[in-house]
Amino acid sequence: MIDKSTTGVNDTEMRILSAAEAEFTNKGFAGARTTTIAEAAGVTHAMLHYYFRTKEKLFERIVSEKAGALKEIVLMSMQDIDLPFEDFLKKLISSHLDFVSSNPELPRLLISEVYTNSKRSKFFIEQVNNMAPVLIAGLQKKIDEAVAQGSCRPTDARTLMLDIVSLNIFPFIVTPVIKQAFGDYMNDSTEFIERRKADNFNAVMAMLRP
Amino acid sequence: MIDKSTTGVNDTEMRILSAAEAEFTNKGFAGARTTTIAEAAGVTHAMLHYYFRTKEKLFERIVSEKAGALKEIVLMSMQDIDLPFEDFLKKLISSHLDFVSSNPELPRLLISEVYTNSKRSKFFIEQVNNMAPVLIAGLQKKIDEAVAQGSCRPTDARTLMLDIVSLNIFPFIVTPVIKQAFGDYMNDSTEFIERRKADNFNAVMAMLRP
DNA sequence: CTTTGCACTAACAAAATTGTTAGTCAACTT
DNA sequence: AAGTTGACTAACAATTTTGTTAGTGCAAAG
Repeated sequence: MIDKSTTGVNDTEMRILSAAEAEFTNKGFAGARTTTIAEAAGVTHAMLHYYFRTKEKLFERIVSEKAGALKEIVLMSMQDIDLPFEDFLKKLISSHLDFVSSNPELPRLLISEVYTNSKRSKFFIEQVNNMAPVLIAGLQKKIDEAVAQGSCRPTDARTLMLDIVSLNIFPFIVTPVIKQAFGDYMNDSTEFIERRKADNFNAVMAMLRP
Repeated sequence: MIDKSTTGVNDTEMRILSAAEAEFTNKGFAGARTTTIAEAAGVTHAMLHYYFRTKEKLFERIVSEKAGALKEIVLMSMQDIDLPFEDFLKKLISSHLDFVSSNPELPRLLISEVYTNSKRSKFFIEQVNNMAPVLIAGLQKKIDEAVAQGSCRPTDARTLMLDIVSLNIFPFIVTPVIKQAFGDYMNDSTEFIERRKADNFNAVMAMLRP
């Protein structure tokens, strides 16, 4: 995510950033403590302010980095837009689920923060607002083509997108609840992710069947 | 939710409770301020401590009330267990979605708090742990019967439940994002809820089709 | 009429938390 | 060698926030 060699970010700054990411994702903005972040990073509390001025700026920095990563994977997906509809959907679901599973706490963090103070998450919101129309337009075009061929039931692309995102993200949001309530259902996480990819793809295809 | 006439809770206590519910759901436990709650309730800050001792106890009180409400609707649903599978699912999805839509901020609150400090949400976790096995066992039995009749594809009840809950809850978790990114998709909220009920039921039936 | 108990207030105490500042130290420049 | 710069520290200041406490007023009980 953060790469020293290319960004000129030094070691101290790096360590603060990763400690901050962990602290913010674990406790949210309000619950996070700058002193705890500094401790975890193994630097003085003053260093955090020296590099990032305020807690808020530090938070924004992390949100903006994550937003960039999300944008990247969505743009990548759009490159496959000319594949057959099924293949496109399969890739879309799979790469989105990969992103979510490698940032499993990110949705939870953003969900909390977007509600309590959307200014703090503005970089993420901007990113979503930029991408959503493009994605939806592309998706709707593919759907309409498939409908014309009689291979798909008429569907609002926004509903399809909401369904995909719901099925992909929600399990990671409630992982601890699942682990407690569902026994061994999520024990092997890589196996769970692959199973979920297949399940969600099949689910989506079933929904779209005419 | 909180009923003065039956619980013996007086007016001041009531007002603190509803102000607290709003404050906690808006800002989370860490972000909520007892002074703000007291102000919103129109009582002195000391009254809050007089009635609830600590911020934590006040929070637990609210979580426990919500957990009770959830338990109630799940138990209600289990009364329909002997209906035909399709009808049972339709009722289950519909009543769960009704509960979620009338407590739209609850999932977000619990999601944040269960992660940051599960002790604080213990009443809710207990409730889920009590209900889940019963619900899953009942659901699995219905599925297996339908499979035996050839009217359903073999399915893990936990997956079905996760799918239903994902499709029902997620849109409420990300409502502000949808409103921004999806234009008028959620403008009329009662219409959205009914549409979503039908969509999710159809989606689930499509997934289960052999 | 006095006492007891309850809801309540104002003021305060204690702790936590963010942010600042003056100054140190080492490396590099001129 | 002197000066400059940037990373860094220790101490502190300011504010916020939770929680306590001593005491007031009122209503019902004895």
